[in-house]
Amino acid sequence: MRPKPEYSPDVSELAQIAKAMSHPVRIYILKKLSQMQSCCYSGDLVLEVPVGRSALSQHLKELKFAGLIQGEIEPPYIKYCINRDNWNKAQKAFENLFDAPVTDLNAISCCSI
Amino acid sequence: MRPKPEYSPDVSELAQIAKAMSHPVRIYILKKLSQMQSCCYSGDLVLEVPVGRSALSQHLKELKFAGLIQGEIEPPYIKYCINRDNWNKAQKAFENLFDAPVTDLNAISCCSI
DNA sequence: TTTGTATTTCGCAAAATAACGAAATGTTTT
DNA sequence: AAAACATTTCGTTATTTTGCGAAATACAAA
Repeated sequence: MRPKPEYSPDVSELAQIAKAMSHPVRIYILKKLSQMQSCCYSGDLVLEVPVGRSALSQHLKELKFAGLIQGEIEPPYIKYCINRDNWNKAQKAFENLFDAPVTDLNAISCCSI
Repeated sequence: MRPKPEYSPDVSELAQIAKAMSHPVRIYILKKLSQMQSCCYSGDLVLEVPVGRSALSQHLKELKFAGLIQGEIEPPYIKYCINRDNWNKAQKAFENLFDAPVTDLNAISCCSI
């Protein structure tokens, strides 16, 4: 049996966020919502995106599940907004990946050159 | 037939990058490689990750296809490194999403409150 | 040339994702 | 209460993803 290392929490978390962002419809939604002070209705979104209402609903559900957006009932509509707290956390998670300081310490044990 | 809007290139691009990053093994690899000046062997990586060699190879292939890493033959090994050019582009793409200025212009036509 | 080492590709099975239309839910208006 | 509207859930189908072990490939050493 292979050792089976586990993923560290930050690795899993970032992968999960990336997964939520891994579809053009969902990126479109995030882009749109993040650029607006206020929020957006599913019925408006469906006109701008090449999927039907039920598929759009699924995408919204996924984004909600990932914590990146939140929906509030505003009869007779449902209003979707960026979840700013988690949005900022997601931003930091990516920054942490991309801005990580380059260290050569591990290179000794694992790398060539 | 519904109008079928297309995705703008930047939306598709970002979704594709996110997709390449949507698995913990691939995040692990990117994290590791990005923190090292030099590179890493598949054979070293396989010890740190809970998948077999063939699955790891697939993940590396996906990251390579997405342009985030590159492999160079260094007999008898293959050495993987971050593709710094595309890595920086990916970083900018995320920054562009997360740092987008909030504008209320569209809000008038699409939003409540 | 044969053997050994490192890695990838192939063939397959299981699971997850994506999309659709129909039906269901919940709310408001008539 | 019934009709209308916005949205979600359900049931289904097609496609993609993930992972494995076995086989193939590529190269170096013996």
